[in-house]
Amino acid sequence: MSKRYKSEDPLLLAVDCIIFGFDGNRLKVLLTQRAFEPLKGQWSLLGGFVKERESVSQTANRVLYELTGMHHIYMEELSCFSEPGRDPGGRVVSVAYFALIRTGAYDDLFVSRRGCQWFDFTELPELVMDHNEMIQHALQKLRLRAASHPAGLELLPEKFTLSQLRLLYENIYDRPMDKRNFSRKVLSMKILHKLNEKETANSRKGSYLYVFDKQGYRLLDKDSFRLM
Amino acid sequence: MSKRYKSEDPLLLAVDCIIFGFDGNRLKVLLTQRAFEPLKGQWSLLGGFVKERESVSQTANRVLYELTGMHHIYMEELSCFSEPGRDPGGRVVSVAYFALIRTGAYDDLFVSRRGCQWFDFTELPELVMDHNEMIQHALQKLRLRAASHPAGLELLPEKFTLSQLRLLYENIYDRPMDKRNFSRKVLSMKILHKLNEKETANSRKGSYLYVFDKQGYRLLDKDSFRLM
DNA sequence: ACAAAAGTGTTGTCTGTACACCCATGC
DNA sequence: GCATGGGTGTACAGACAACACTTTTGT
Repeated sequence: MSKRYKSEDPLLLAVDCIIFGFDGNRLKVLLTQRAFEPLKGQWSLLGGFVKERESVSQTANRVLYELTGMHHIYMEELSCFSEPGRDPGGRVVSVAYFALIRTGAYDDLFVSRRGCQWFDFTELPELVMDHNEMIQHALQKLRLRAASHPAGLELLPEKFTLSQLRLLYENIYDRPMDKRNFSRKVLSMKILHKLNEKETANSRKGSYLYVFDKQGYRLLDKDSFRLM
Repeated sequence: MSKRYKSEDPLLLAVDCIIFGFDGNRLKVLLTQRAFEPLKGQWSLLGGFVKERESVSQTANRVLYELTGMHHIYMEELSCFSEPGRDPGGRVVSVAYFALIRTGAYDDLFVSRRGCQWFDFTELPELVMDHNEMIQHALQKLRLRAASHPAGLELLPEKFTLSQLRLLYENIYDRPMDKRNFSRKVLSMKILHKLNEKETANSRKGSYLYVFDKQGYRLLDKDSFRLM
């Protein structure tokens, strides 16, 4: 493992993923029941160990791929959790990652495997080790990101209504937002493209669907982007 | 090391510190010449390995204490650098930390030890491994932090003038700032206390010294704090 | 008297926020 | 015809950016 640094202390490095999803109504977190000892059967984030020939982000991608079959999931490193003794199974430092995925198409797939389940993030169970703390950090980071990026677009389906987007932001920030002001602000950024299609599932009148405008996003001045 | 996870791959975990300082004129980074093989003698960030019974932040604090004799240095985790092969000495994942310290009193101490030296952050030498990249990340993070915290106060001496504070921010953001607007904004936050003392080193007229007002800072609404 | 940095106010523009009514449709 | 969510505009307040002259004092 180490050619030179023979007198140093080796340890195991793991990745734990806080996976956020949005079911159109509430912000959710995907949890699993640990499949191995110690703490087998308890609720836990999804994770895995970093292998010899793998970067930490590759580990995170692998863990998510093994679970969801999806590549190219949006992911971001949060921070290390490294208290000695945090893992009863040994000296393990864990790097927390947060990930944003579109639910819906994949929902069944998840739930059918390994006891995975979506939890409303206001009603989380007790998790193993420091995983509850990781989720709190992740929520802070999600708020930061959503303020300066159109984070909704990673959580929503390809076509979505402004109400859905607003509802998502209300969930993330846990406060109501004025729909007129919200629409005006989002639309003024010119990163959405209005379709000639309406979503009629939630209202009699029907509301217009939008898609993310990648071109408009590229032209946007990222530094002055501030949605919240 | 590991009681349970016997089939996983162990590795070494290290911490590298990006140490920012401000000499009253330019923003600086502290570098050292590596004292051991491999890459001995080349310019490098200050770092150390995480020990068996140590959290990552404890390692960062230890590294800084061994070098500076200072405790309670402001520090923040940046991110992991984990490409396999990044360190020719073995499989080492490094956690980058950035730290803000007051130069001046400690300057001589640093420089006299182990070939440490302050570098203007616009004139950095070629560093070992991915350390140049770490510094670029650190600068981004410093800008983020300075926008939402009075970051100057960790880099400046206890008593300072508004010109010094503004000069620091101009360095961090690499752009000129209007002194009237800057003063008004900083003073409106009520986190500075004006002294009846003047600093006359830099001007004939002399400029008032200020100290950080901890009380005012506690009362401040942190969410609406936005200096940049 | 002059050079060098300190200190100080006003104005116009922009951004954010609060707020209420009509519209289209399915039942 | 009525209930439901969708869509739209205005007005006020606060924040921000641009801008220039006077003060102090060491030489």
